Amino acid sequence: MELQKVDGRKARGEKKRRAIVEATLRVIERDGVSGVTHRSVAREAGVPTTAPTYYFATLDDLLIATLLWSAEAMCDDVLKIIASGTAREIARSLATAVDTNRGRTLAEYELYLLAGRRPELKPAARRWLDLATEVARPADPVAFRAFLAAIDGLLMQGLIADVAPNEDELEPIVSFLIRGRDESTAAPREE
Amino acid sequence: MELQKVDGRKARGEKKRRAIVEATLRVIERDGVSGVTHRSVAREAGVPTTAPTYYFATLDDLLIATLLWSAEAMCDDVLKIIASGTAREIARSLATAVDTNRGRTLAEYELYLLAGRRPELKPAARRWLDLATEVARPADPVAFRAFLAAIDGLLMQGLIADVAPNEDELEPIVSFLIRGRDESTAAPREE
DNA sequence: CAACTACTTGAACAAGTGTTCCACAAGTTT
DNA sequence: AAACTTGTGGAACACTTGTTCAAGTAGTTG
Repeated sequence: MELQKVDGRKARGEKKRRAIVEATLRVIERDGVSGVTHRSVAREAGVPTTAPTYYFATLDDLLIATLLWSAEAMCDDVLKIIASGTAREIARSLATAVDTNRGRTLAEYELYLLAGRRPELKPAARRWLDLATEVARPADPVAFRAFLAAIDGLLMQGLIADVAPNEDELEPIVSFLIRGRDESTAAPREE
Repeated sequence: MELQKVDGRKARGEKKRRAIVEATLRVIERDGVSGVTHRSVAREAGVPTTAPTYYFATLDDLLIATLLWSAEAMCDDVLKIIASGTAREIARSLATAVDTNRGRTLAEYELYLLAGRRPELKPAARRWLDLATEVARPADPVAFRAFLAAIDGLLMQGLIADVAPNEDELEPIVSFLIRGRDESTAAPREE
């Protein structure tokens, strides 16, 4: 049981595997899921055409691995903001998501839609919702669900706007949505 | 200027053109945008492979035509409900959209995402939002934008839920969202 | 009937696809 | 050093793709 000494080949293999996944995510951000092919990914990652096939049995597996990994990474970012953020902080994050991180946000919603057709992706797509609900322990579950739904809507609508909405534009909307949140938790229960 | 007599050939042509568009929409509902090829559409429509190419210069044109047409059709349905519906009616429509009309709703959101990458589709994707705002003449624009955003979010999240949310589950959320609407318009301004 | 236009359709092409195969290099163990 | 496992990567295969082409039919007009 020597946990110290790992096979150098496997170590490099895992590294390359991750590099391929990261390259795939970049391709998705740039060209969408439909732009993902063994060859486009290999080119992006700077590896031979057969490398993706070696590490992932099928193209679908590569896609799924990428989206699971992407969702995981996204979760952390989102949660911090939602759980403890003020309306302005949330609005700023949303504005960034549809502007600077536009490609990434688009990719994220391609996951949603893909999950709509592939049940095995559903848990990953739903993860941030479940976590958010768990972390926030909302006093008013109905208002909180409305809030979470509106976040998705604001992001999607921000993606198809002629000019992406900015922080100042989003702030009042976010304020409206979390209106009930802090009021209701004025006397927080410690259980 | 004989507007009466139309070329019988052109008439049939237009009919076939529309049949191809409808077949394309069915393919999107079933297999997603990525499932759309000249051949799959032709098979679905029961026409030879070259028919789609004859009527649409390129596959992209076919896709765009289909999505424009789909968005148009969707608009009418949605508007009636939003503008004059009660919370329960809206909740019922949403529940239907993620259950019975699941495929159609998925297709609609693929338009959204496609519009995110193809500016020429943005107006079509945004159409229902603009129309809804115009028709509703909301007293509280902020609350209304939150409401519209939440609709998108509820639909998308409904698509990735393990079991699609039903009418009763959605009703309180919709109620929460339109809470301010009717109160604010108690004294409607006629200008 | 002849000229013209609009539509029809099968064959074919080049390009790109996912995937397999296999000879080989490199690292690990005995 | 021999046997093994793991990773590498070029060549190739069968297949699907978007699109073109040319020969054809049918409807319209003069």
